[in-house]
Amino acid sequence: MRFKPLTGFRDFYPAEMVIRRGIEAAWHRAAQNAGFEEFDGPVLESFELFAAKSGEEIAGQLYTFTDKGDRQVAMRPEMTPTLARMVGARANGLPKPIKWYCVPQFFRYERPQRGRGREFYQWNVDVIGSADPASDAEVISVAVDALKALGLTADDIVVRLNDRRFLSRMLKTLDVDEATEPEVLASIDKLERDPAAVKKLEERLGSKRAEKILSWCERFPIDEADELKPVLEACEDFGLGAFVEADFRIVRGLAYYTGPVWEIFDRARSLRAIAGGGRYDELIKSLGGPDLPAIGFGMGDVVLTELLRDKGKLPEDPGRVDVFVIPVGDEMRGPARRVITQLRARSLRADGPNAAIKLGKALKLAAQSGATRAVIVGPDEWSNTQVKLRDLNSGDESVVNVEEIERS
RNA sequence: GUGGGCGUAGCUCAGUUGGUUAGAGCGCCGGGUUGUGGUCUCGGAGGCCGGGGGUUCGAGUCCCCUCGCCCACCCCA
Repeated sequence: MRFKPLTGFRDFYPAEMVIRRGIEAAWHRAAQNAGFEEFDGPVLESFELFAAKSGEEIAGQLYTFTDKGDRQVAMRPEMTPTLARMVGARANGLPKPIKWYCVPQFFRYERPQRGRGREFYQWNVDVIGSADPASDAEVISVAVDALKALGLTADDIVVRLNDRRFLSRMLKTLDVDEATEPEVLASIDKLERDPAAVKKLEERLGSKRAEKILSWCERFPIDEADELKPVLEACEDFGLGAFVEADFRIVRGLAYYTGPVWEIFDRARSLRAIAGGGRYDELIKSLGGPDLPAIGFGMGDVVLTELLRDKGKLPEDPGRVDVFVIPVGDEMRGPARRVITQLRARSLRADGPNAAIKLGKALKLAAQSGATRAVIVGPDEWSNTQVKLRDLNSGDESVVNVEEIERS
């Protein structure tokens, strides 16, 4: 074959599509269960919309081109600017808090590796217009709900929670000034991956202060963390006690977070973060929207699929059809088509061979189709306007009217 | 952008010190006679051995270049 998908882009054959849809179904269900409404926006936006928020580094990872109207456009790499734009346009008319979610496809020109391509689907859940810590906990619970629905437990995953205000305040107690704070935060963020991060902290702050920070990372100073308490409390109420752990190493980039921040990891830490989010009270205004507090998270399909595969918990194939309808002899092919039509009209997934084949062969196809039952349309039964219903697992057969065939 | 690993059938891989017509398993297609499948059995299709150049009587195998893929770093909205 001459053509392959572009680097970092994926073909979804039916087997992969089953997985993706299974994950997406869990996302939709969890969000809707918590009263979130689905929205979406354009895949293509003006380049400036994204450039405004992001630095140069990020602009370099944008898929951009000039369209035929000479406009600089970009494929969306994230949802927040679009969300801010949409909320901004109707802010006065929307009841608060705004609880919205979406499952958009994103595009980022990056070097592909395990858990990361150049295109992916990401579940985004946001609450706009609530400053209450209960809302922070609620979005965490929505994220965990979806993962639980996919079969993951507190033995598999952990929500690591921190707070940007707490981080800043603790660093101030060490006399870390505002200018050096970003650097220090970046080092804390890297402590787990980069052995050099410790050294960097020591060089920047001296071994005494660095040690203090490392001790907080080792054992979270929960007694001093007033900023986190309301969120942790609400998490308990949402039944997240086994999932959530305060963790001083969670920083979440350097961007725009203003309060609680959190990431979900697999307990074994064999993968990058499954999800991440936090509070960003200033961002919407800075993007030209209304001055509303906001929180949200993103959960991508790529890492999650890897984890589910590792755990043997990939969504199961529901099969192509419910029943497979088989004519016995050529003269029964017409009646078989009518049976199929009746079944489909009643929303049973039904299929049959559109070819003259023998019964044995047709049953082989039935087994392959994923159907749990076969309907055999033979002259003997059809003369009484009946058919034979065969359970393909047990082999049990019974003669029934077509109307009696139910969804199993 | 930096570093490492790997390219043989749709998939997972074998292929001897360089030696005839490049193999296996799975998958796919077809047979194994009458209205009963999955197992089994027999057969079949499917390869520019990633591409180009070189060494050699002879290259999947050795050398060089190139392309592609994977992994880690960077970054992670």
